[in-house]
Parts: sequence; C-alpha cells; structure tokens
Amino acid sequence: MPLTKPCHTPKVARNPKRFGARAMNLKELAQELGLSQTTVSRALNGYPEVAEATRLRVVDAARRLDYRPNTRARSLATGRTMAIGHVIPMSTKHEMLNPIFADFIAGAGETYHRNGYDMVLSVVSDGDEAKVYRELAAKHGVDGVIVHAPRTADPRIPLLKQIGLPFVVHGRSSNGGDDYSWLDVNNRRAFQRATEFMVDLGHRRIALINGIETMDFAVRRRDGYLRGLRVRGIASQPDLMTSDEMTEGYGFRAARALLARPDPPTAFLVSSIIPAIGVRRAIEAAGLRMGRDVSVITHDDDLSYLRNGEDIPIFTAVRSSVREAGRRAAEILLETIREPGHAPINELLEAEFLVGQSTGPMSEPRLQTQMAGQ
Amino acid sequence: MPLTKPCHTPKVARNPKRFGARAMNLKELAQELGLSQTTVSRALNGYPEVAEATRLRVVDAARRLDYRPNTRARSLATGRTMAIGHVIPMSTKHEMLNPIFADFIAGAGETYHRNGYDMVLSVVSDGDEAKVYRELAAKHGVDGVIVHAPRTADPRIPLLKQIGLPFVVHGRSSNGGDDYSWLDVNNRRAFQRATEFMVDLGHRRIALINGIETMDFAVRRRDGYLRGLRVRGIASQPDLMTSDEMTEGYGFRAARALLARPDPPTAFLVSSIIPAIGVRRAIEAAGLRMGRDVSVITHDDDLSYLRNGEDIPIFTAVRSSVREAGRRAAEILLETIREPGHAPINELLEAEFLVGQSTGPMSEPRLQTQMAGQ
DNA sequence: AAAAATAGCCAAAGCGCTTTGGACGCGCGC
DNA sequence: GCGCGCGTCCAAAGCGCTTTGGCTATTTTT
Repeated sequence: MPLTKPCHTPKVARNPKRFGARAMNLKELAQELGLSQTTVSRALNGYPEVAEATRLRVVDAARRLDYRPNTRARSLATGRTMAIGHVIPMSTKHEMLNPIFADFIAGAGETYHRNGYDMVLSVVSDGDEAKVYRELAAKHGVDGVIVHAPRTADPRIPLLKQIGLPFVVHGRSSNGGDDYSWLDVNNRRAFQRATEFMVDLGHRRIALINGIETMDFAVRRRDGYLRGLRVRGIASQPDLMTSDEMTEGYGFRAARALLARPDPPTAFLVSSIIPAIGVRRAIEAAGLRMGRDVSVITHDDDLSYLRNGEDIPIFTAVRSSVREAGRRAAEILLETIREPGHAPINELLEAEFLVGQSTGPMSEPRLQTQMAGQ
Repeated sequence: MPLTKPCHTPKVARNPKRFGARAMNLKELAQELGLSQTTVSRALNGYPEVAEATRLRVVDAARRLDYRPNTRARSLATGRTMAIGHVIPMSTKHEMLNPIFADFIAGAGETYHRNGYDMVLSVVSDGDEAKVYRELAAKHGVDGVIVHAPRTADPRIPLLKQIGLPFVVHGRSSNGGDDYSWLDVNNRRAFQRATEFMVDLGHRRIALINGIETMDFAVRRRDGYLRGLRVRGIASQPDLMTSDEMTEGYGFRAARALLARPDPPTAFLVSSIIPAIGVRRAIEAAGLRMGRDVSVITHDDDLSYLRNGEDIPIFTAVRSSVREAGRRAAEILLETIREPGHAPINELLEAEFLVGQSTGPMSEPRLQTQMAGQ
C-alpha cells in the first residue's frame, strides 16, 4: 500500500482542478485596482506601510468583489494553518462517543470562529490516537490540538511534547508533571463535597456509579468520594463502587443490582447525567421514589440537549459547563500558539453545587435494620 | 474592520513561521534518494511512469523517514483540499446543539478517514449558515459540504447550487425540486405506522410531541401521524399536537400539560428519545406507569450515548441509525465530488419498528368515560 | 537496419499567497 | 543644496507540492 493513498484513481481524470465558479484571487484583485499584489496583501492584512487612502480603496474593492484569500495558499506562505485539531476518541467497546464532546466542540468552536481559526475533527478508535496526532503534525494540518479524555498516564502528552505540536488537555493526566497546559474541573473537591452532603443528610450507604477508572477524571472523583467518606468517619465499601462506560443502561443495571442487595444503598453518586437517568429508572422500577426513598447526586456537564431541569434542577448536582470549558480551553490553546515560549497555563474550575429534587434526608430503612450513627 | 482579520498583530512577531521540529519535505526526500522531486512524487502517488523497483525504494524511504506530504501545498497544487465541511447549526433560542449531530459526525468521519479526507467543522447560530457556506467556498477551505437540519424551504440549497459547491443534504427540503443529493429517513411512513400501531392497540387520543415544525423532518412526521389517524378513521385534534425544540424539559412539560387535561391522551408519539425521557418523567410524576397506563412510541436515532435499552428496548420505537446515515451521506458526497457531472443521488432509508416496554393495549379509562370503538 | 514507440526519468512552471529587499519621491534639517 | 529619513509602493523570491513537456535510452516495429 502506498504511503499516500492514491484514492483518486489517476488514470481516469488526471487533472480535474477546481469546481464551479472560480473565486477571485489576489492577482486579479490587484490588477483591478492597478496595484501590486504586495500592496493589496498588506492593505488587507493591516500592515502599516500602505497609505490609508489606498487601504480604504483596497478594502472596499475586496468587499465589493467578494474577495477572500485562499486559505491553503496563505497557510503555505505563512507556515500557520489557522486550524486546530480535535481528535475525538471513540470507545471501541461500545462504539460510543463521549457525550460531552458535542458541547465542548460548540464552546471551542465559538472561540475559534472569533479568532479566524478553523476546527478539524477526527473521530478515532481509542488507542489509535497517537498515530493520528503524529500524522496531523507531519501533514501540517493544524497549528495545535486539544487532547480529549486523558487517561491516568496518558502517552499522548509526552508524544505531543516530543513532536512539538502545541496542545491543551481537557482534564489532566497524572504523568508528565504539570509542564503542559490543561484545564480541568476540580473533580475531587466536587465529589468530596457531594459525599459529605449525603452523609450530612444521614446517608451511610452511599454508592458510587463512576466512569471507567482508567480515565483520569474518574480516578479523581473516586478519590474525592473516598475522602469525603473518610472525613465524615464512614468506612468505604468496595462493593458499593462501580465503574463502567457512562451509558444510561449502565446506570440502570448498576443501580438495579445494588438496590437488590439485602442492604441496599440509600444514596447514589453518579458520574454523569446520562447514567443518572438510568439510576432513576432503576429506582422507579424498584417501586421507590427518587428524592424520598433514595437520594441521587450527579455530576452535570450542563449539556445543551440534556439540561438538568429548567427552573429547579431535577437532580441535585455538581455542575460545570463543558461548553464553557471548551471556550476556555480553546482560548488557552490560541494563547500558547501565539506565544510559543510561554509557560504552561493551568486552570482549575470549581463546580457549583446545586440542590435539586433528587436528594432528601435518609428515610426509614425499608427492609432491614440499620443503626444510624448520630 | 478589515476583510481578513489581522488578528495576529503584525507588529509583534512578524514572521514566527512553524513550530518545533520541522518535518521532512519532498525536496529532502528526493535528495536523499538521488532522484528528482517529480519521480518521487509520482512514485508515491501511484502514477505509472516510474519503474517498479524505484517505486519500492521511494516508498520504503518515505516510510522510514516518516515523510508525509504537506496537505496545504498539495491542495494548492491540485486544487482539491481533501476536506469536507460540516456547518452545525446551533439553536439561538436555547443555545442548543442538535443532539444527533455527534453520532452523524462519527459516522461521516469514518468514511472520510477511510478515503483520506479531513473534516472541518463550524458551529454556527442558525441563520448565519449561508454566510459561512459562502466563505467556505471562497476560501477554498473544503471540497464539499453536508447540509444539516434542512428547513422546509431551505435557502441553503439554491445557494449552494449557485455557488457550485458539491453538497449532500441530511434530510430533505421541499423546495428546489429533487435535483440535489439527499439522504433521508422515511419519516412519514415511520410515523404513520407508529400511529396505526397505537390505534390498533385501542388508543384513540394520541398525542404528538413533535420537533419544531419549520424543520422539514418534523413536517413529514406530522403528516405521517395525521395520515395514520385518517387511515384508521380517527379525527385529529390540534390540541393534542405540540411542537418545540426537542429537549427533555419540553417532553416533560408538554406531557404534564396534556396529562392534566380532563380528557388526557392515552398514548404519545415522540420525535426523539430525549423528549421521550421527559415524557416518561411526566407520566411517572402523574403517578401513572408507562406501558400500562400510558403508551409511548418514540423516534430513536440510535444515539451511541443514549441507547434505547440493551436487550429489549425501553421505548417502543421507530429506529434509524443516524450514525449509519452519516456514513452513507459522506459516501454520497465523496461520490459526487469524484464525478462532478453525475446525477443527484437520493436515498430514502426505512426505519425499523421495534416493540419495547412502553406500549400496551389501551387501559381502562382512569377518570372519565370513553366509548372505545371496537 | 532504420524508424517508431515506449519506458523511465528530470527541469521547470505553476498553484495563490506572504515577505524580503529594494526603488522612488518627498520633506526635513544642516 | 545635499543627504538623510520616511512614507508608499513594487518586483521577485519563496512556501512544498503536482504536472507539463521534454529528453535519453531501450525496446519494438517494419
């Protein structure tokens, strides 16, 4: 197999060139104006060595003739591509996309748009990401990338450092120190707080419905949960902690299994609103009522298509807008591209704690006895 | 304001050029091999006028030295950019993304990847799309675009025809005839079938929780619903039909309001699984049981992060994989790019009908009397 | 055996832009 | 009046690739 795919079978149409109505180019615009390409280019790009009067003429003509510089040519000349890459990992296990990615993209896209950058996306089975990054850099496809869904010791971080491609991580990765830029939610604190809240409501058996714990954020959330228990003097029970891909079905199955135990949990901490919906389904399927018989707190990424209620939240939640994270991550990336020598930028966002309808004081034990502490 | 944003303040760093370790280019590779650039280029691109032995040498060296042609340079020379644009509309009303878009992208991305294409994304407030398309074409950013979320008489279609940029519509638009390529689900038939199914279960008051009816697909679904009623001889009631952006909250509110009527519907047809989740919440909040007291059928896009149950479906549903649609739409687009003169390609997918746990025979009227027909 | 075709390679001309390194004319200070 | 600086502009050299149009051997045809 050749290195660069000759997918456009050469024999057939060897030189089809461009489509439809050709667009105006710099040369033509310059001719039209009776100026040199140099001057026109400079006028449009805001360089000082051109008279204000001519600049006005040029800008006006450009607008009138709907001239727009050819991105490819420009980036070939400048060396910058004015594009940012997002490599979206797709779980091979469930052929599933991370549900938060759409909103993250939307946020980042805003920033890019505002700064004249394009966004190029590749969806890649998790594991193949390294190859794609390498390619992206070698092909000169992008000026920088955002790293999604970092694992605990993610190999992409040293790789990108080595390649020399600017990047920002959405989340963190424990390896490689802090000498790279990242933006993360304070997952540990959020989950610690949620746990303590549950304990303070009287709950003692609190389940954790976590994401896959090779993911860095999931580890941090578990840490927070454990710390919360410890701080309140509650022993943790490994069999109250589950970990899997955050689907509705997972939330349902996990909660159903836990609720079927002789000593079911009275509270659930859930890693995302999607499994939380499944948890609620399981609670109701068991003939119980969320917020009364069983309490639930979820992490809420504030997804645009799955809002946690309107006026008052459905779920009590630790919320942190992933779209806002996208916006900020993109800004940080553009910043590091603008000033290559700059020190890494780290930003830790605090989640807000919203009390909704899904939590309430520990209710009377339904089946078996329990000696509530205080 | 200048036409092309001079966002990279020129005074500061006038010529930073590229980052980090430079990659190997064609010239260097040719020198390394003692061949001309011409020959090396041809060898790699599979042209016939190069000896098989030298081709092998070249390909081998390229792999060894990790050579990858600069996309920008290549596309400048060829006139094709090997990139496809997706302009994702974002509802200005709710700042909401279409929840299906992530999976569509994932499907399309697969096809692109396989064919050596990149995907460039812009998220745009609905209404501004035309401008973005125009820009994309003029900048030579992409070889073609996918049109998302077409409205009933969508201006983007004539616009793109005029510009001459190849495109494929995901969905259809009633205006502009059929002389453009599209790929759609047979929404009308799907909703007609679902409606008839409900009627056959004994339901007479069937509500439609539809999407926004400026969207082409929503109109078709309503048509199917009305036709289903008509075919079964049931009069339609306008006050049983609602239409709004497909959020969970909308499903909840609409269903709650309808269930509070003196003559509540006994069945719901819902336009997407997300509002369907809200409908279920409303049903349960009313102290009723979905599938027993109230039946629900939903359209199911088979979203990877919101599967409709695992083994047996939660909701009875008309299902059509939006990811598969993405794959096919992308293939069609690449096809039309490959053969510009080709006639438009239209593909109508049939949704499959899945019976789940959310439907059952019309149960005893709970509050008021009703003379069930047969 | 001479003429024609072919296989295999190369130099150089673009693609459309930015940027370097002047050129030209004007006003200013001395 | 001369030189210098400055404000405006331009010609031309890339950026890294593809593709045209040869050019030289080698093979095939007559």
